[in-house]
Amino acid sequence: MPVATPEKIAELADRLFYERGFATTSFADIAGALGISRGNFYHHFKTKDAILDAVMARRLEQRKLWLAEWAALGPRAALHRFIDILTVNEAKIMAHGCPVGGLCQELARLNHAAQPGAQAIAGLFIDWLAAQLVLAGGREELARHLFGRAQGVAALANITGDKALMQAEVKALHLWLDEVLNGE
Amino acid sequence: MPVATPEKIAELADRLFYERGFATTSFADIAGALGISRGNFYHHFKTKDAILDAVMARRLEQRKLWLAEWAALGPRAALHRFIDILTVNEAKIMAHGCPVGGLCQELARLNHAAQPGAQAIAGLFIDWLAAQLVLAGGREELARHLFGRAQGVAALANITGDKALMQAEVKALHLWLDEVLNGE
DNA sequence: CTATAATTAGGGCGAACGTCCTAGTATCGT
DNA sequence: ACGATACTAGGACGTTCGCCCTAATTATAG
Repeated sequence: MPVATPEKIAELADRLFYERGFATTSFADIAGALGISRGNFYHHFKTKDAILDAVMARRLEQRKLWLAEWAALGPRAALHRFIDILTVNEAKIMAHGCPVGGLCQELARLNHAAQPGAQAIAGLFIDWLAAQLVLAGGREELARHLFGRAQGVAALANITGDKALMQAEVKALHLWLDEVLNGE
Repeated sequence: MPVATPEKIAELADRLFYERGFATTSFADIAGALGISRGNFYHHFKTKDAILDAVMARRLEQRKLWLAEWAALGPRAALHRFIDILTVNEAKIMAHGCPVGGLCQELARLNHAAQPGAQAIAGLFIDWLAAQLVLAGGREELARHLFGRAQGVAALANITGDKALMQAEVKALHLWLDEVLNGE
């Protein structure tokens, strides 16, 4: 008798949406992986879009926690810690890309109503980066650049599957950050 | 009586796969958009994967043509012209992302057999960039970095939908290229 | 202990999917 | 003119999709 709370369902859906994409993950996939029936599933989430909303809300809250933790390190270390998501999630990113950028891209292609929600998660990072940059004495406009660079490294890792390349790119990003923070 | 050559079909499938994704574009979508019947369709392509193969072969050849044209400008201008794909295809990239990176990511998520083919298109660009960089007096290792940067700009444009930001990022990439080519 | 609610399982709906097939209609070499 | 080949149309297949429903089972409250 498997326990299927909405949280458990959202947690698994989060993983599957990331690994296999939203459109190509079915009710049956999630229910099957959880060991519950589709009927049970339907009791907790009426529509697939409702699951997506729950997953996005979940991701948003999780990212907020991360950002708060990192901010406690002080702005400079926080910014470096952001870059290190790429290192920490190395294997996953090489296999499935960036969860934030990937969802944005997929929802854009689907013309999905939840697209703004996905963009909001990216916006959360960008705003946080801007705030940390200001605290660290840098220009806040660099936030979007830094975010884009990280997206690029993720894409590159996913495309080439080259671990050493990914590590080199991360290193280069750290160096770049130190440069712009130290003034030139 | 619509004319449906394999080339016409591949051309339209190319566009639809880019705009809406491979998995979420159906036989019926392509046939309907072309104004032909599914039976006719099947006569030219037995399976959906066969269409994907044709689309990827088409893209590969088209990109080879582009790269050859750009190479004729001389290495330095060629590298700048590569960066300007982002400008030339601005609207499309903001709406649907990078066709190369997007396909790679989708096929990776689907664990699709054609994944290496998509990666080969990216590899074509990277190898070409490496060759042009050497000709321009730069380090060939920068090729993958430059490609990744371009991927990042495309992702950023797709996520934020900010045209001015995209233009600024492109400008920054041009400046970076001039810097690394002029030595430091 | 019992009535009410929450949870579970699983069948079934209509639609759409990729694929296959057959039957007409051009096209073309001879 | 005719037989063969290419093309086109569209129906039908089995499956899976998201979604809905009912019937059991479990938990909860009075």
